Amino acid sequence: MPRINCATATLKKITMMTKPFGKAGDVSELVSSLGWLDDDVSSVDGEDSSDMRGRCGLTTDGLEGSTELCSDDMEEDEEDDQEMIGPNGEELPKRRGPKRKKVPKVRQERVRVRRVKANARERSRMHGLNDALDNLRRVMPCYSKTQKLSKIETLRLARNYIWALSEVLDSGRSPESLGFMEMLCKGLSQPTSNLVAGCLQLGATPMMLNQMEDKCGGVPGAGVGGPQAGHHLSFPSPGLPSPPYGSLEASHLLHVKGFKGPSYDHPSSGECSGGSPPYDGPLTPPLSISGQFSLKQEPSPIEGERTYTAPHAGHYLSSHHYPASAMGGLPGGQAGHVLFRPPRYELPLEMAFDSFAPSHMVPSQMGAIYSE
DNA sequence: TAGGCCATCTGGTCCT
DNA sequence: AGGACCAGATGGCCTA
Repeated sequence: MPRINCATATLKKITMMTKPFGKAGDVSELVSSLGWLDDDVSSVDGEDSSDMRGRCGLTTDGLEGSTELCSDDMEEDEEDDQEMIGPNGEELPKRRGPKRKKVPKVRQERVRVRRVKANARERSRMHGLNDALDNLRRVMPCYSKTQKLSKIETLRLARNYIWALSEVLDSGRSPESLGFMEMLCKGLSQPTSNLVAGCLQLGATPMMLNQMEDKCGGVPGAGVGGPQAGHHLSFPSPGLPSPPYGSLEASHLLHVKGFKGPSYDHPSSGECSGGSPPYDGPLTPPLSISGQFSLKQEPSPIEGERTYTAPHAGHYLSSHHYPASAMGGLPGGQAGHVLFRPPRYELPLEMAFDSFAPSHMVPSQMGAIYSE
């Protein structure tokens, strides 16, 4: 047992030493290159590998491989042939049950190599997942490099965004309405709700809108207005955090073109939901794709990504490049335009969703509704 | 210091 | 046998 303590201490040292340079993978390489560690660790009989990992405070492929060795026949078989000695020197009964099969070293090595490779694949898989999530973040109505949305909040916001856009298209409701904001914020945590609210307001600056018009050929002056016109930062809601937080880049503002700036004269502005309601259930309404897609593929500045252009000025989804990865790959359609048509709900939204908080409702009450 | 978020390792399951 | 996917466990980092 002293030996494992020694190994544990050494591993912790390695962790400290290598911390500035990388993560566990780097440590594992170091450990593997050292080589001697396997011997130390494998001397412990019957150690569960996860226990060992926890106690060492380190996860390394090298160590993992070594623990497999220790749980196999390395020492166990020797003990089968001799009397077990307890901590006080007394004789312990022989281990019962079937004898463990001897595993040849070649196979142990193969298992270890397989595990190392599997770990690498898993890492890479998760990186791919995170990349996709980053792509999703970039097409969200608020994208901030400084305040990145968490994974779960990204997914929630994406769901809400699709839902809100769908509602805008289907009902003709204005995206500048408070309802649009509430849709976006439904089920989000308070910080994320504030972020979204702040982003939408930031986006209403003339500068932003000019950029937007340049990009999409919109009508000059259209969409500019509201109390924030001419101001870059103005946060009417006391609930909003201080900058810096999410900024709405012009490209993202395009998602809500027609959003004429804050018309949030409502007390609940920027506080769409109170707290972080456990709103994680399945989408309330069943979704059905209406199938009204038409798309034009253009060369994208981003390699490997298709771009999609929305049809006409004044459309809420004005011309903008949507990375295909974030769109999930739209089915083909007519040449010339892309109408990004979000899924349509089979039920009227008013019926399908538990109704939004009435305009007179205070945020805390809204939070109560959303948490249902 | 507790809690949230995250990266990583790991073993299990399913599929090819 | 090996790869993909998944969920649980663990520890690190950050923030309120």
